[in-house]
Parts: sequence; C-alpha cells; structure tokens
Amino acid sequence: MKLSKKSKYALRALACLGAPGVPSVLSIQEIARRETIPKKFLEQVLLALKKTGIVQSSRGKAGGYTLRGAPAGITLGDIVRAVDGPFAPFVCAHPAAPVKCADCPSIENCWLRAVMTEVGETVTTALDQITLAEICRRAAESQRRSVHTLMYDI
Amino acid sequence: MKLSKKSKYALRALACLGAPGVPSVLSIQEIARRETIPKKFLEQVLLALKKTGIVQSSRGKAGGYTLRGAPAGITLGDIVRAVDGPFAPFVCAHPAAPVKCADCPSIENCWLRAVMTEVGETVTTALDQITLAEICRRAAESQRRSVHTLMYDI
DNA sequence: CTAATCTCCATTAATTCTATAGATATTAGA
DNA sequence: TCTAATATCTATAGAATTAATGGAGATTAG
Repeated sequence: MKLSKKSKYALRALACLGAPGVPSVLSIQEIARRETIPKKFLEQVLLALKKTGIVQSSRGKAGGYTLRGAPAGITLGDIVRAVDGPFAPFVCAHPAAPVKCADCPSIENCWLRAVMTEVGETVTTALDQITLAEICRRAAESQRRSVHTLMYDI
Repeated sequence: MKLSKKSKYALRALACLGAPGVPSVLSIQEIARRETIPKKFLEQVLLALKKTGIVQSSRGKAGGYTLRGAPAGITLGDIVRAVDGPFAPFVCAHPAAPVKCADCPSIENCWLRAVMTEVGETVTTALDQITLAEICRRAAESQRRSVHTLMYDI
C-alpha cells in the first residue's frame, strides 16, 4: 500500500511554495524545474490542489501559484485527499459517498463496513496530525544536514 | 486510497475460519462458495496468508485451511501486510527494504523520507490495534442485527 | 500585440491489480 | 493400489488504474 506519485508531487510542490526565502508566487514551469516533476502532470496536480482551496493561482504573464493559507493550517491529509480522494478502505466505507460493494448483501448489512469505516477515520486522523509547516521545517533541517555532510565529504 | 480486493478477500476468508460454529478446517472451494470469491484467486490469497504463518494447510482429500493462532493474536495489519505488503507511503520509506526513489538525490538525503517513514509507522500502528477476534465479534453482531431486521421486515 | 502564463479536455503509455488456466503433488479412503 | 478431492506452483490473459503527454483556448502584464 502506498501513496500515488500525484501525492508525492503535491507534497514537493507545496513544500516548495511553503519554503521560506522562496518567491511566494511560482509558475508551474518553475516548480517543475525545481522538483523535477513532468510539467504537464504537475499542472493536473496543482489544479486539484486549487479546487480544494489549498493553493490559489493567477493567470497571464507573471502568473503562478501561491499557498492559500498558512502552512500550519494545511495537513498531509488535506493534501492527499485533494489529489487522491479520501481514504476509504473499501468503497462501502467511503466517508462521504459510500457505495455498495458488488459482493456485499446490502450496504447496511455489510459486516465489514462499520469496522472499516472506523479504520478509515483512524488513518485519516493520523494523516491530519502532520502539517505542511512541520514538513517544511523538516525539509529545511534535512537540507541543512545534507549541506553539512557535503562540506565534510569534500 | 483504498485496500485491494486481496485484502478484502483475506479478511472475509479469515473471518470465516475464525467464526464460531464453523468447521475448523475449510477447503478453498468451501470458503470461495461461502464468501463468493473467485476460487483460483482465493487460492493465491490463502497461499500468501500461509507464507506469513497466519493460516496453515493440509493437503490431500479432506485437506484445507485452518487459522494458525487465536483470532485475538492476528491483527488487521498482519493480514493486509501478508497480502499487500507493508504500508510504505513511498518506496524510500519502506520499513524493511527502503529503495531510493528515482527523483530523490539520495536515500539518506531525501527530505520526505524521514517524515514519511513516521507516517507509515503511525498508520501501521493504527491497523495493528484491530484484531481478527474483534472483526469476528462485530461480524457476528452485524449478522444478528441483520437477521433481526429481516424478521421485522417480513 | 505578444509572450508567458493558467485552464480544460482528450489521448496514449505504463503499471498494477484481478482473474483464469493448466500441470503437478499429496492424501484419505474405497 | 486406484480414485477423487484436495493444495501448490507458474504462467499468462484481461481489466482497471495511474502516469504522462498533447493541443487548443483564455487571461494578463508589459
């Protein structure tokens, strides 16, 4: 079980936008260059992030993307949900729009549904504990450490 | 993000084997029939569950599968890991065999790796809180409730 | 105007998941 | 010993999803 590349790209793009000392507006092209993400694919990712209000955009020359809120107010859960949808262990345990599985008697009587819905909530809560601010902080730390290592290596 | 059908089938098969009042040895065919699972596919699922020691099997006529331990000692995490592998948000955050992602500078300096490894651990812990015993208990409960409902419906 | 940007829709390519097929090995019981 | 019912193993076909690309608008600063 793993996260999609979309999620990964979204995280990197947002960390880029949330990093201190970086222009607050970045174009798709610029983010793609910095993070080595296929430009057209990143376009879709950012569009999804925009649709859920995590980023905002401006068009035309000098346009680009910005974080819409403070990094401390954006969670890993928000990001993953924006690009991959919510975590629903099975379709019948979807938090917003549960659907009967083909192999269940009925959605009310699916005995896996209740417990799996809880599992979904637990995982979602776990993902919502981690904020973009925290991710950025740790990114910067890792960056520092890697530069440090490099100095000693040379 | 969701669990695979393999996981779902594994859960149902194990709940079947762990249900009280059911013969303790069940053949693939019998489990497939009870749970409406494609027989040859179930075969692979049970084989995976066997490889990690969750079930044991006997061959030949009158052969079949049995739980290897008590339902209380088998967790949802164990089951999902057996059939789908461990939860590794990204390949570089794989708990046992981390691999450098194609787009990371190096596995040590991947700044997402550390935080994502922790996320993986958190989710894993959550999945390991739920035991097969608990799932069976709730299955039986749901069964009872559905019969009850049926009686009133008629 | 023009060049750089975001937006939208469609399509192809790659990968993973689901399911099936067929041959072999094992075992209980007649 | 034979037979029928079972698990085991490897391979492959089919379906679905994910990843990536392409191209035609729409918008806007300068």
